[in-house]
Amino acid sequence: MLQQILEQAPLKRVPAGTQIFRQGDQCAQYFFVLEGSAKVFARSTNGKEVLLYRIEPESICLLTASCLLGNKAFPAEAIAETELKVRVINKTTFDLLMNESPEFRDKVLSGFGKRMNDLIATIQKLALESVEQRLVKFLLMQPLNIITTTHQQIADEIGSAREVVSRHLKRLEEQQLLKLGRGHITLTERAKLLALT
Amino acid sequence: MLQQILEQAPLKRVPAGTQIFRQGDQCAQYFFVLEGSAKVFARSTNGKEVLLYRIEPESICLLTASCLLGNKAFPAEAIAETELKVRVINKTTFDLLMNESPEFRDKVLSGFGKRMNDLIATIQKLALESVEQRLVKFLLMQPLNIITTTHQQIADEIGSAREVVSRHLKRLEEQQLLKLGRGHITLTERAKLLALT
DNA sequence: GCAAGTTAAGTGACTTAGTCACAGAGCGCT
DNA sequence: AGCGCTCTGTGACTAAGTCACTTAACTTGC
Repeated sequence: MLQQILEQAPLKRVPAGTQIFRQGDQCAQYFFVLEGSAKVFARSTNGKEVLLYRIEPESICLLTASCLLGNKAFPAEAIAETELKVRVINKTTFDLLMNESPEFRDKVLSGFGKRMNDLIATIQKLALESVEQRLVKFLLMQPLNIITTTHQQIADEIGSAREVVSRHLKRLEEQQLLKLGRGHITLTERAKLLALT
Repeated sequence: MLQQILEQAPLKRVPAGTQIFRQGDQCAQYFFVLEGSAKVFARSTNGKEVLLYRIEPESICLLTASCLLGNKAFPAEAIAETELKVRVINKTTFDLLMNESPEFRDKVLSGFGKRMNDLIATIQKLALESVEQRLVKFLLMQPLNIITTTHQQIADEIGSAREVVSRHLKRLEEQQLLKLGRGHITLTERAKLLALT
């Protein structure tokens, strides 16, 4: 049944870069992400932003769910990072599914659990780890040794500032742990980097 | 039905100061808090801790729920701040309630929503607000103008260090916005403090 | 093919926060 | 009064973030 209803729900494509939610928005529908990824972040009054978590495929947007359930405004912003394929589910259908499908219920609840863990992990990283540790972990998370990204993107990702990331990277380069280039970083000594975390 | 089952669940008293969960614990039951409050926090390897949120009465411990649902280890620590009165609910009962009681389901889901909002608020505070702002907000949140607390307690609460709090407080005292004493702070100019946030 | 514009990265000077190691101060107790 | 405990103050240092600006590297548009 879950499958059937989901397949009937309207399919929508969202182009990359679309702002899906703004702080304070009221949510009208639930989204079930089939493909693509979106990032959810908070922004301060002076424009600084902090990444809260990502929405990955096969997960319903829980923040939407929570804000609809509690009739609260969306407490953050969301932007599509790649093109998204989503099923749009209205409140009636959502309530129906919650009441009738234990499978859907499990999905929603485990999704909530995952989000909570993500958020807690984010807090732990921000509050308890040094920038260098976060930076090195980010680098080691990348599958390839040649990483195509800018310092600004890394800074956004790990919750720091571009200049700070640049300086740390330069220090790592001086220690011969990696090589820097415009728009890319080459890891040469993953093992030694790992020792820094 | 919700009411009846809850009333049948064993009642347990937990003395103040009890460590309810340790990082990595497996949870075996759900707790429904009737009275008291507990704080949930994360701890780094070097002992530094950061407050995630509080569990208040009438809310089920969602982190317990999420870790049981996903069969994951508890990602943080929890300590009873005051004596707690809790109903202990085992997994079978929890599943039954989730399946049969829309009321219970709503409670759990809105609880999840609230927690998510708490966590997001925590992240925003940590990442986007200065210590002074957090400190002043904390002071203004207190109902009485004479606040009985130590600098260490404030630091723990707002996620900073004792010395930093002491220095900020001294500066505020120099600006005649409050008076300091051993173990207590007297607010004399709430309006002016408000202007600093 | 090269000059102009754009984006990425580097840098110095400064502020804010956090850490460490103590030195005092206030208070309760005998 | 003297002792010991906890709370607070302080200087010196390091880490991180901010600001303003420079330099370097790609891009594109004749």
